[in-house]
Order: sequence, then C-alpha cells, then structure tokens
Amino acid sequence: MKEREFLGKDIAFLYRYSQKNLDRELAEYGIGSGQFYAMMPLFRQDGMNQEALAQSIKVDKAQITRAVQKLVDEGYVVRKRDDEDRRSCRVFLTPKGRKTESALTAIARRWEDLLLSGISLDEREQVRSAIDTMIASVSRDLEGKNGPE
Amino acid sequence: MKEREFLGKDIAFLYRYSQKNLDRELAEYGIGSGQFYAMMPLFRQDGMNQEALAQSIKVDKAQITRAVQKLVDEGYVVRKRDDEDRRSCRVFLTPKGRKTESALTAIARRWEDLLLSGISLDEREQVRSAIDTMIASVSRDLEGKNGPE
DNA sequence: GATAAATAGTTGATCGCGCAACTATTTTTT
DNA sequence: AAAAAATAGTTGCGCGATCAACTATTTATC
Repeated sequence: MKEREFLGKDIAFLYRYSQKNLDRELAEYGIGSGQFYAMMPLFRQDGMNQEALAQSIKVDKAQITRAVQKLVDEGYVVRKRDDEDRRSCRVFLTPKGRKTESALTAIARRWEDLLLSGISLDEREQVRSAIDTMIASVSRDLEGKNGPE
Repeated sequence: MKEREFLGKDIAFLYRYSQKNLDRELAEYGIGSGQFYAMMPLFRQDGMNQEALAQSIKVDKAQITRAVQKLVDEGYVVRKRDDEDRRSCRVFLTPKGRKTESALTAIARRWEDLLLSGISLDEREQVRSAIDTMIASVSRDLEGKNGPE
C-alpha cells in the first residue's frame, strides 16, 4: 500500500497553482482570477443579480461585490438596479465584456486540458464524477452545519 | 453528454470549503489552516529547515516564515539556527506541539473521510492516482515556465 | 397598516498566499 | 583571497476569500 499524503494538501496545491496560472493568463485583460470566476456564469446567463452570481460559483456575496466592482471599473460589466426588487442589482455584460468570452473560455479549457492531460479519456469521466460526488458530500456537510437552525 | 462545469471552479470550491472546515476545527488550538499545513510534515520529520518545509507543502517560503512565526508564538515549535549553515533555521516541535499530533491527524483524516464518503473503495484508489497525475502535469508545466532559464 | 423578519448589497477586519526586494550567509569563480 | 553568484530567511505589498456588522428594501405577521 503506497504511502499517501493528505488529500487536502493536494487540492490546496491544485487550487493555488490554478490561481497563479489564471492570473498570468488574465493579466492582459486587467483582471485576476477572482473576476474570472465571476465572469464565467455571465456568459451563460446575463443579468442575474449578485446573490445568484455568488451562489453559482459558491462564494461569499462580499467577494462578488468586490469582483463586480472591479469588472465595472474595467468596463466588462454594468450594474443595473432591479426595478422589481430595488434591493438587488442585475449584472450585465457590456459589449467589451462579451468580446472576452471566447478568450476566457479558451483559458479555462486550456487549464483543464493541462490538468487532465495525463489521464485517459474514460478515466476522465470517472474523475469528474468523483469530484461531483465530493462536492455533494461537502455541500451536504455544509448544510448540516449552518443551514436549518 | 452531461453539461459540465469548469473543473477549476470545483477545485476552488473544495479548497475554500476545506479551509473553512479546518479553521473551524483548529480554532481551539489557536491556529489556522496555514499553520496546520506547516505542522503536518513536522510530525513525520522534525528539524527540517524552512526551505524544506516550504517545498514539502509546495508553498512560498514567505508563507512558511509567517506560519512558523505563528507556531512559535503559540508554543508548538521552536526555531534553532543551524550551526552547519547559519543561514537556515531548523524547526522543531515542542512537547506541546507533539501533543497535538493525534488531534491534528484526526482532523485531517475526518476531512478526508468526508470528501471520499460517497466514493467506493476501489474508485478511491483511482481518484487518488488521478490527482497525483494532475499534480505531476501541473508541476511539469510549472517547471517549464520558470525552471531552466 | 405598523412592526418584525427576511433578503440584497456594502464595508471593515482578518487570514492565506505569492511576488519582489532586501539582508545575511554560504559557495563558486577567477 | 576577492568578487560574484547562489541560497535561507524576512518584510512589504497586493489579491482572493470569509465573517460579522451594517444599510436599504421587501415580505410576513400581528
């Protein structure tokens, strides 16, 4: 039985290196990894509010406030007060923002290709579903801890 | 073919939730996840210098400086100037530090058990080796980028 | 319809972490 | 042996991210 390291350490390393890689690739767009993650869901669906955006990448809403602020500063998105519910802001891509879609998705794809490069095609499917399972386990744990009081 | 999300997002989530979980469990010891990762290698081998410690968890040496400083403040480790090479400090566990070993490894194990809880035993082996492969791919990429000048 | 509770967003404090610039000590070159 | 290059560690700066406390608005309750 091979001597194994703590799995958390491996995930941490993959995360940190991912940030580094993204930051390098994104530098020319004037944004960092935090903004990148916030952009991706907007390509799928434009005009969601910040709460929905936060949920879709599972980060704190404070983080979204800051990411969107930066994206506004850089001209990639605009905030529009929602007239149905004036507490919330809907976030829309600007034309400049839309133009980055193919470049940003290419960056995501390249990173993913690198990660999976040593793994056979049918194993990839298994790895992905294992990761889905882990996320589900963790999410369930999370709910148990702060969800229903 | 199922609609898949960006793999990086999943890794980011697992990482962030892991930090949160560790921080909660470590609170009673007065340390955070950053110090936890630095402690783990010391249980295996005491007295390595900070450079080695940094490499063993693949973080920046600046991060180790800070983590060790905090661990010294909390009384878990001591720094000893190395007399063979007076540039480096060797880091040793104190008795108090040693006493945390079983608790900290239990925390690591519980977290890992949670992560893997939905995955069958033989799939676990595959997942682990897939992650090893990803780490190898990423490390190779990293070397290609700043290694041999 | 007034008050209470929930919700969307913002802000400040704090942690984890990498990078670049710096100091102090080897090690290598010449 | 002197000068140059490498190495271990520290420090300042900035980004990503969470939490807690706060404001503004909406929804529920009495």
